Amino acid sequence: MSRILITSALPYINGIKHLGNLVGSQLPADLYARYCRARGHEVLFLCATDEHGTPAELAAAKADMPVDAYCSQMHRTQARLAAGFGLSFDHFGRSSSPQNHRLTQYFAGRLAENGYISEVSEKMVYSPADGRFLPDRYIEGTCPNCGYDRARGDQCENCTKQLDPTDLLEPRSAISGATDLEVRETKHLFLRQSALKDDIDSWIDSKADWPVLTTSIAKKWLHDGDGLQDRGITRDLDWGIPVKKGDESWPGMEGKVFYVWFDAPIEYIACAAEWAEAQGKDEEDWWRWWRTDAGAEDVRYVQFMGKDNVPFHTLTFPSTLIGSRDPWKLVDYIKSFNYLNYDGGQFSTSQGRGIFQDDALEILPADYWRWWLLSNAPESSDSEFTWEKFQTGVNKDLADVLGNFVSRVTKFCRSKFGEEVPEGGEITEDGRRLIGELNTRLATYVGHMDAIEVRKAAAELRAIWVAGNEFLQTAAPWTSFKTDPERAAADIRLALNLIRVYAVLSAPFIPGAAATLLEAMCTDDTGWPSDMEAALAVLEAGHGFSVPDTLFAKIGDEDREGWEVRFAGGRG
RNA sequence: GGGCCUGUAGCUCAAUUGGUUAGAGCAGAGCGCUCAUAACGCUUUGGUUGGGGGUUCAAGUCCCUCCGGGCCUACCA
Repeated sequence: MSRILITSALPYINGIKHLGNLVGSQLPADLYARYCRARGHEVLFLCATDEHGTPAELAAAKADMPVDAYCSQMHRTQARLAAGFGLSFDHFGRSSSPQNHRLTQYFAGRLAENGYISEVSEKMVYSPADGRFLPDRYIEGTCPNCGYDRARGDQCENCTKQLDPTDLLEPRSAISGATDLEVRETKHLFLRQSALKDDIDSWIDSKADWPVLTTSIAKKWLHDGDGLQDRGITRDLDWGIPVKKGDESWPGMEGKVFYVWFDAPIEYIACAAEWAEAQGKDEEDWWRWWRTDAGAEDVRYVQFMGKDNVPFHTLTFPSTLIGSRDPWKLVDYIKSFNYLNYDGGQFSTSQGRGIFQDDALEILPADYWRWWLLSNAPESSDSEFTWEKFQTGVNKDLADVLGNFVSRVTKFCRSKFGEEVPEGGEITEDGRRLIGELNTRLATYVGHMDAIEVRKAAAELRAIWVAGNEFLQTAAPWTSFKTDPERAAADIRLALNLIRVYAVLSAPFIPGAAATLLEAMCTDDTGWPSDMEAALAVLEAGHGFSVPDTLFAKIGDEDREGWEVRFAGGRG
């Protein structure tokens, strides 16, 4: 048994997330967390909402709410939806927590003490009408290159030319439309990543087992052009963590806050502190997960995220931790994902395009979504959701292969032997063959799960389900029952036990159905099988069970067509 | 412009990192079974691995080139 720290990328607070967000971080993280717990490891699985920054302010303004109240409300909504999808966080925290305020200010102070913070004066665009400095992308104007009149201050979407906000002709605020923009001088703190480049570089080089997607993005930023650049970590905003040097004020930085990408990863640590407090534990209880001088040297830390988050997790956050010169635990493995597209285009929160978490749970149980999304996770490249693929995938895998297996075994037993595990006979030759195959497949499944190869693990689990149907077909207890009932009893005893084993092996993917199966088999034995013959003898002759209701109802063509129409347009 | 990823059966993906005859699922065809959610099992059709060139005893895999798709490029997160 070992100790495994798992974090999922933090969902941003400005609305309900879509399925693309879910499959890229929280869902695979939950799969791995559930698997690790099932294998008997000690797991701390953390996630939180990422609440600071301009988009949160704008979303709150749109909802006509104070930003802190908006964030509290949206946090509760996201927590409810996460629970609905069965995400088994040990704690679902908030980047706006007091713990994160303290830690973020602490890290800034340590980095300053160690010479990794510089102060830089910049000229930024200020909008008197909005009463705020405007980020580049919130300034619109006419592109000097192509004449497009809705070019953004960072880039023209029409001709893709990269711009400086001062390049724009007739610039205006994208928030209010105000045109009385001025350029003002403002001072900001920069994290001196350039001074930590060699540390980061050799650390990345030591991670030969990481996915190419992860290391290639990191190396690109490390080596491209002039190498790793310093990064601004403060902003002229109201909503955020006030800039402080530990407990002390920071002269010249009054009224400024830390940039979200500085405080958000620190919330991974602060979230452990929130967890400890919520559990009535002490500082040492979470330090043993995060401080290598307090027990975390034997922790394996795994992060899950979409590819857009990789630079911050491979460069900025490690720079923060290393630059503190404290013994904080660094990540051991980063699992990154590509994007899930929706029916020929991207999921989009801002355009309301695709399927959102609340809608998804309204039309189908979480297991349907979990299974399809995980078994089609965008690991090697972007993947695509279509209703037709979703329908056939779910119907074949869950209803036909797994659900129908459970149904045929339990109903056959009930009609021939009654609702208890039948006695008599010895394991048959067909049974021996099944046990042999399952031992092989279990080893493959475990290998893929350990390596966090999500799609391959799902394919192997499906093959394990198929093996049950093959066994029934060859053993044909409905035939042997007529001439050799003891043989039929032995085969059905094995098949009933197989249902329990399926529940245990499948639980990380489909926890709801797994719980239903265990309940139907009247057992709470969730022991991970090490030897299949032993695992398939847990339910002994005479053990009662019940025939469960249809495990997975099929998605009909009418359902699919209705959803296709309903989710075709944006939802505003 | 620069960089990274990607292109394999009608569709979605594998292929132990250069090693026998490129494999699965879905879809299609045929057969079998009748316990079961019209479910299950078996067999089977289907490939010049995007095009071209090169290295090698051997290339889906390495190199060059062309074509297509995606992502990133530092103030959206």
